[in-house]
Order: sequence, then C-alpha cells, then structure tokens
Amino acid sequence: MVENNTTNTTKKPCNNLNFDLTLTLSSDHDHVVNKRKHACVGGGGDHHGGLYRQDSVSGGGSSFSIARVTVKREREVKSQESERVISATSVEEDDDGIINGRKKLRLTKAQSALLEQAFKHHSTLNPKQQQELARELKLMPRQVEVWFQNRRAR
Amino acid sequence: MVENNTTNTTKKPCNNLNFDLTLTLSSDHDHVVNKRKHACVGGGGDHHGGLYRQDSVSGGGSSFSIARVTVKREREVKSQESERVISATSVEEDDDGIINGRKKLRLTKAQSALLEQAFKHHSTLNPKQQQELARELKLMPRQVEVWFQNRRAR
DNA sequence: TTATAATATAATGTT
DNA sequence: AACATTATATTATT
Repeated sequence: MVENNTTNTTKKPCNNLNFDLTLTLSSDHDHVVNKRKHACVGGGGDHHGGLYRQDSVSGGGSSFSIARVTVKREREVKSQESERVISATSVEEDDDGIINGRKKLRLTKAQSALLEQAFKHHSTLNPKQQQELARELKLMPRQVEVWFQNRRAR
Repeated sequence: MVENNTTNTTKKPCNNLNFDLTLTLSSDHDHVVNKRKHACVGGGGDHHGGLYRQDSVSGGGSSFSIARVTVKREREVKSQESERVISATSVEEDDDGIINGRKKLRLTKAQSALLEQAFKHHSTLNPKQQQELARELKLMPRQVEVWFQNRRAR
C-alpha cells in the first residue's frame, strides 16, 4: 500500500449548546450578528484537551458566560445611532472546561489592537511578556502564543 | 488522531509559490467591480489565495478577464507527471456572470454529486485525491478543498 | 431569506 | 518556532 491515508477523523463537531440572546446597548457602531448553531447534548467527550476558555471575571467560581461581541463594518452609514447587540454564548460547562473541542474565539478589537502593538515591538515574546499580555487580555498564554504564531505566518 | 504513515510519507511539503498575473483582454464594457472591503484591525496582514472561476465558455466577446496562475512546486519529486496546476480563469458573461473578486460559482449537479460521493468516502481528502477530484470536476483544487470545508461545517 | 461559495483567523499537529 | 492543516466564524453572492 503506497497510499496509506487513514486519517481517522471521526471527530464530531458536536459541541455545546449556544443560546443567543440579544441586548441593546449604546455605543459606537457595531452590528448585529446572529449565528445559529446546532445544539448537541454533551455525550461523548473524548476530545483531547488543549483549548481553554477565555473568561474569568471576578465573581467567584460560578459559571459565567462569555460575551462575544462581533463587530461588523457598516457599509456607509454615518448614523451615530447606536444599537449593538451582544450575543452572549452560554456554555454549560465553564468551570475548567476541557470539554471544549475547538472553540474559536473571536478577539475583540481591543485585544487585537493590543496584540498588534506588542507585535510591533517584538515579533516574538518572552514567556514573561507572554504571561503579562495574556493577563491583560484575559487570555491564556497559549492563546497569545498562538496568536503570535499565526501573525508571524502572515 | 495521530495516524502514522510510516510506510508512506506522501505528505505535502507544500512549497508553493503563487504568481498572479493579471492580463486584460478587450474590456470594452466597464462594469462595477465588487467591493472587497475588509479593514481589519490587523493592519496590512491579509494574504490568502484568491480563487477564481475556471470553466470558461468563451462565448461572448466583451469580457474582462483575470488570470491567475498558481504554480505549485513540490519538494518531493514524483516519478510521475509533475503537474503544475495552472489555472487560468476567464470571466464570461453568459453562463455565469461572474466578475472578479469574490465570485461565487455555482456547482453543477454533476459536480455536486461527485463531491458528495467523495465526501461519503472520506470527509477529508489528501492532496492527491483533491487534485484528482479537481481535475475531474474541472475545478481548482482550492475549490474542492473549500467545498469540503464547507461540507464538513454543515 | 436561505443556501452556499469564498475568505479570515483561531487552534492543532508535525517537524 | 516555522510550517502545514483543520475547524469555525464571517462575508458575500445568488
């Protein structure tokens, strides 16, 4: 057999359940983005760990739901009406979820900006800087690291 | 999920370079191009392959065409034909009124069917299969790849 | 609006 | 860490 292609990708992208709730705030110009996800009851859970969640807000150990703010560029609206929606994604397991498959988090503008700034300084970070940055961004060091790797790759 | 390929290492070292050259052919009718505005906070960091239409029927006369040549060089020489994938894309107006930019092609039924079949076998393809499939479908490998990605995501 | 092709990017794996 | 690939989210088009 010359071609041994046994890439057993029996991974089911069955992840957690997402609730979308929309609330309106007033702020700059962001936009509504609502995405439907399929809900899956957490059954298997064979996934290898590796991903972490970004969250950790003061408040103790209760489960907290991260809010992903997806910003979308307006076409050419100059109205300063402010209506933006924050879709908060509630996850059932949030303690130290290793149950996460491959969640893709979207960095906020602030986070990206900060990362960019840091990138301008050094394209690579020392562990110390990495930790620091991660702390500021409320991200795991690994995520910061990954970001830098991806950034370098562009 | 680490499947070893000890017997075969037909991996894709993927040392590809992309040349993109644009040639204009008899554009006697100007039209509005699409707008691909994407201002990222990253600031000058996006590069990704463009994907253009293939399958030109070349019926009409007035069209504005863009050709993108993608030359893939492989580090590992193959005993067989080393085929460089040259995809020249023309844009026509009859069958698909697609202009450059992000054009969305519509797959024919036959194409979809074949892709579906292939998908049933493996939800992912190795480069070789991808190339083969692309060849049969008269599509660019990239498009096959994208199709599989989207299919998986469903 | 829905469906889907195409793109961008976060995360993973390999070398 | 670079490099390659996959997964997922978002954008754009029909």
